[in-house]
Amino acid sequence: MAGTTREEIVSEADGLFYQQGFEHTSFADIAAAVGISRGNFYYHFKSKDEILSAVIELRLANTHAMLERWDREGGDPTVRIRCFIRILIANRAKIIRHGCPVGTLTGELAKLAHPSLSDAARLFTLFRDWLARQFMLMGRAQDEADEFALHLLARSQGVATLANAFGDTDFSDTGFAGTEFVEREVAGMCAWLDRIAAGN
Amino acid sequence: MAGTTREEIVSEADGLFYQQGFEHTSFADIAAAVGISRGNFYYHFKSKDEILSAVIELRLANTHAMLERWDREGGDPTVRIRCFIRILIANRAKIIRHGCPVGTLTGELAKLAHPSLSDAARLFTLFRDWLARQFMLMGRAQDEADEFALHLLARSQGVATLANAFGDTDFSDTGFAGTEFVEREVAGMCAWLDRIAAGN
DNA sequence: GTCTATAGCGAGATAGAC
DNA sequence: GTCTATCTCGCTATAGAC
Repeated sequence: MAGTTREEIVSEADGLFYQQGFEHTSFADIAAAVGISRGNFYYHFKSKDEILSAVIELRLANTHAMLERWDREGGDPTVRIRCFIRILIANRAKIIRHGCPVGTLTGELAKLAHPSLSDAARLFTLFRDWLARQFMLMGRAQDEADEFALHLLARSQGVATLANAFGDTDFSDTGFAGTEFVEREVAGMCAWLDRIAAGN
Repeated sequence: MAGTTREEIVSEADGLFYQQGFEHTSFADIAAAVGISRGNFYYHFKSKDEILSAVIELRLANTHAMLERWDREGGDPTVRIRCFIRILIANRAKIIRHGCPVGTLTGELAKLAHPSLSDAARLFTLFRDWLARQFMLMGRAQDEADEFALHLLARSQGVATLANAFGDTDFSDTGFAGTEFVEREVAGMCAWLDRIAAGN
C-alpha cells in the first residue's frame, strides 16, 4: 500500500470501480478509502475521467506483467493457456461477487458511450494477442490462432457473467452452486484445449 | 406504442435501461421519450426502483411468451435450441452496441448491490429451465440437461460481452469484425449441439 | 391524470488558506 | 501537497394547482 498519493488514489479507485462500478463510485468513496480530502484530488487529476484513464493504464500494466510472468514460468504453451483458464478458479470468489474486472468495465463504458471504452477494450486485446501467440506456438496458423483466442476469451467471459448474475443469490432456491459451475466450465475449457493440442 | 401511460413508461424505460443502463438513465430521459412531465411519474410509480421492477416484470413476460412461441413452432428440441442460439444473430447489431439485455442488467445490478438483482437473474433462470427441458426431451438426465443449459447460456453471454466490448470501436485497427465473430461462435455452438444430439 | 414549481440531496469541480 | 469552504449542476422526490 505504500507509494505516492497519486498511486494510492489509482489503486483504491481500481478496487472501487471493480466492486461498485465507475459511475456509482464517487470522489467521496475514493477519498474515504485513501484517507484524503475530496479537494485534494484535483491536485493529482483534472477530472474523474482522468482517474479512469489512470486505472485502465494500471490494469494494462498489471495484466502485461502477469502475461510476461506466465511466459517465463510455463515452459509449454498449453500450460500457459491453462494459467489463463484457471484465473476463473483463482479469482472465483471475487468473480461471483463482482464479475470479471474487464468485462464489467467494458460493459459499463459501452452503456455510458464513454470515450475510454476503446482503451478498456485493449485489456481484452492484451489477452487475445497473448493467447493467439500461444496457439501459434502450438503450430496453428495466425487466423485460426486468433479465432481460438477469441473463443476462449468469450467462454471465460460467459462463465464470469453467469457466476456473477446467479452467484450471491442463487445458492439456496434454484440449486445453483457458483463454485461448481465455474469448476465444471473450467474443466470443459481444459478438455477443449487438450483436443486442440492433440490436433483437433 | 398505444397503451396506457404506465405501459408506455415501462416500455420506454425498458429500452433506455438497455441502451444507457439503469443508473445512467434519469427520469428526465424517460419523460422526454414518453412525452410527459417528470412529476407525472409519481402518480404511476413511487420510485425509480419500482420502474425497474416493472421493467423486469415486462421482460420476464416477453421472454416467457417468446419461449412459448418457440415451443409451439419448432417441432424438434434441437430446432428450438437453435432458435435460442440464433438470437445472437437476429439481434447482433443491438448486441454489438449494447450487449445482452439480461447480462448487462444483472452485471449493473450486481455492482449496485441492488435488491432487484435476484429478480433480474430470473430472466436467466427462464432460459436455463427452458433449455434444460429441451435437453431432457433429447433424452438427457436432469443434471446433465441443466449443465448443458448453463453451458449454452454462458457461451452466448461471452459472445455478447466480447462483441459489445470490441464492437463499435475495433472494426478498423485490430481487424475485429463483430459480425463475423458472432456468426463463427454461433456456428460453433450449433456444432456442439449437433454432437450432443448425436449422443456425444 | 397531468401539469408546474420546488425542495433536498449528492455529485463533480473550483478557490484559496495553510 | 493537503486542507476547508463553496459553487453549480442534475438528480430523485414532493407539493399542490388544474
